[in-house]
Amino acid sequence: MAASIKDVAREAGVSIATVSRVLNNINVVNEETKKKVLEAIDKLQYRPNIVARSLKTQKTSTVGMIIPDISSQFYPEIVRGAEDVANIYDYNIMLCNTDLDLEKEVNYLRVLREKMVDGILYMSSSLQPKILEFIKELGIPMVLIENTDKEKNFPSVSIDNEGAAYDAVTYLIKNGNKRIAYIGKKDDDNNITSMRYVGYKRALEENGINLDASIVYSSGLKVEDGYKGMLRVIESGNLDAVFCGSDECAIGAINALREKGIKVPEDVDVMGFNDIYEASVFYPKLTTVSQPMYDMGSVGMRMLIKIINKQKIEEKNYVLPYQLVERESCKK
Amino acid sequence: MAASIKDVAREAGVSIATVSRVLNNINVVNEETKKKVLEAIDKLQYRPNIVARSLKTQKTSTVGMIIPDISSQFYPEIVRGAEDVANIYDYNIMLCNTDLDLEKEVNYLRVLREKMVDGILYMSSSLQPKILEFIKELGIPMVLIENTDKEKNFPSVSIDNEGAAYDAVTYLIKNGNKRIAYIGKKDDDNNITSMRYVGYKRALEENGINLDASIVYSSGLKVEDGYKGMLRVIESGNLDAVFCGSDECAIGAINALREKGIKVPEDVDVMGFNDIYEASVFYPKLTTVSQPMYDMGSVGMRMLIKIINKQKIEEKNYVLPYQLVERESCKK
DNA sequence: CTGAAAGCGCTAACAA
DNA sequence: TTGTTAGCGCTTTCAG
Repeated sequence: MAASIKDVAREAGVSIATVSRVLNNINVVNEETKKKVLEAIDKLQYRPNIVARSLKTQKTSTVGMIIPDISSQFYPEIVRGAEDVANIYDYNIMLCNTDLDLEKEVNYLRVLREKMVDGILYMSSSLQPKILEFIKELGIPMVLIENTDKEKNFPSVSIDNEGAAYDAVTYLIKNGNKRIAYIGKKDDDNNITSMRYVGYKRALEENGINLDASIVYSSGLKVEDGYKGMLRVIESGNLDAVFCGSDECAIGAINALREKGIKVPEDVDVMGFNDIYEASVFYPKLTTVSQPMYDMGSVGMRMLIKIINKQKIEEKNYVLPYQLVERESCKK
Repeated sequence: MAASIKDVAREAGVSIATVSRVLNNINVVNEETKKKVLEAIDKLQYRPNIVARSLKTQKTSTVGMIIPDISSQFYPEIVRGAEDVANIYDYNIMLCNTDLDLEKEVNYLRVLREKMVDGILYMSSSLQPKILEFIKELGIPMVLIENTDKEKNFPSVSIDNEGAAYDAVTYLIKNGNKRIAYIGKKDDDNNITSMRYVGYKRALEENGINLDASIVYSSGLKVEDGYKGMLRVIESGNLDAVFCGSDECAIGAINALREKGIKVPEDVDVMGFNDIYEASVFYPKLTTVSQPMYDMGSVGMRMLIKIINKQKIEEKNYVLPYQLVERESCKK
């Protein structure tokens, strides 16, 4: 067993209270004794046991991150952003993959409480009211990333998905496109990405373009969804452009178009969403709406830590700026 | 404060020991009393405090994962594989991003010990002897993923990088290619990816092809490394194929070739390594060596958990199978 | 400035 | 079958 505070106390010839004091930089411990303690610590290679400390202080300096799937393309960078600021404040991260599965989420939430995490960063494109209720009961500080609850009960950091989609589609229209397809989520009230459809609709409306349901494909957000959706949409005749609910979708869509001998962007413009890593590396490079993933993670974590430490937060619901990044999948 | 074991004991009219027994399914607690306890637990919504338990049992049911960077394309799936099996055995994961920075690694290792993790999954393409030494001193069960220490002191799970590279280059040669460039790491003894260069060399040799240093580019493994390397290598005249140390490299290389009006695979074959997600989605889809990322994570975690629980492991150094996946970036 | 002692919530002898 | 009790390693009053 590693050395404990007792061993250090014995070695230094002081009480454990004194050792604890130097450990925590409390009061003005006499320089002499402090030195003795430090020497003992050094000699014994002592390191405090944080579990014991946590039991006493009721703080673990660890926060849970609940995410749908780390192996998707969207979340790793958020996690990274969060970890980087956690690291600054000496917090650690416990990672929980839920696959958006309610049961898993509840389970993890329970475990996180049992393990006494100080706070939770909760990511879910699809917020179930039940979960929110459950979290509230848990009484653990939490901030939502990527999404916001309708009642704005919880602190959050996200972007304006509706506005971003609106801007993106407006861009497409300004580019001379009229017949613009939509491939992505819609009409799922719990799912934030459905807001992109709302933005799409509004852009069309405000520009006097009639929505044609035959070129709207309601789907998931993966590559194969984009692929399938595109194939389906093509059947409804010629197109000027496609607005996709995600970059993965856009990639799938472009692959489908390519198979059909349709060129991007020469024949049709394709717009993605999120600006995941592939977007800048795919051929053609995706024109897309950039979500500040890293920043969402880092400001989310910063906010959470403030809440944990009962500091005031400047804003409860951060809406981070998005950016339309023009690359190669749309004509300029 | 949430209910503690005391509250439950009081509510059920038994001792805390009894409560603890039903909690841990120990002995044959009388059915009657068990029922009473269970009711009390239910009524008070009691959940055990795992931190307290950990202090007593010296086990936390959490393991640390030390990885270079979760936001790179390689690690998320490993983490996912690890998490999935951790979940089965009721372990949680503490995530640590090190950027391959020695100081950060040491720091995290320390914290992990202070937080009493039961084990560590350590990933690093570049194993520093110092770190290994440090870990040994820590005395925490650890398994290496993606890499192996030369002395085979630590349990590990990886693939045969040299053999895989050999196979890949041999494939290129069988395909009729003679002038085959290499873009990737070489001569870094600590870095496992350097072994790909060794395999490259051997394949050339065994097929009677002279190694031409002017088409070997020693570099990092990122997209821009591949891009730069390709540009450089092209200057040395015509090429039949390029073997890249990573898929990112290959993507960068292909982008460079495309800019020069050189077609892949019509004019030159490009082979990647790893089979990250982009490989199957990029245009052209990458022919590459597939590392079983998810499996490396899951068998690594399974092995670690066995070690933690003092069970025998069948094999100390797992060498998982790789696979050459033929797609579009090489002629067939 | 320092020490004694209580206690965080739990497990595990040991007794009964 | 159940209860009592001694810690796990630390922080934090409260005295001195």
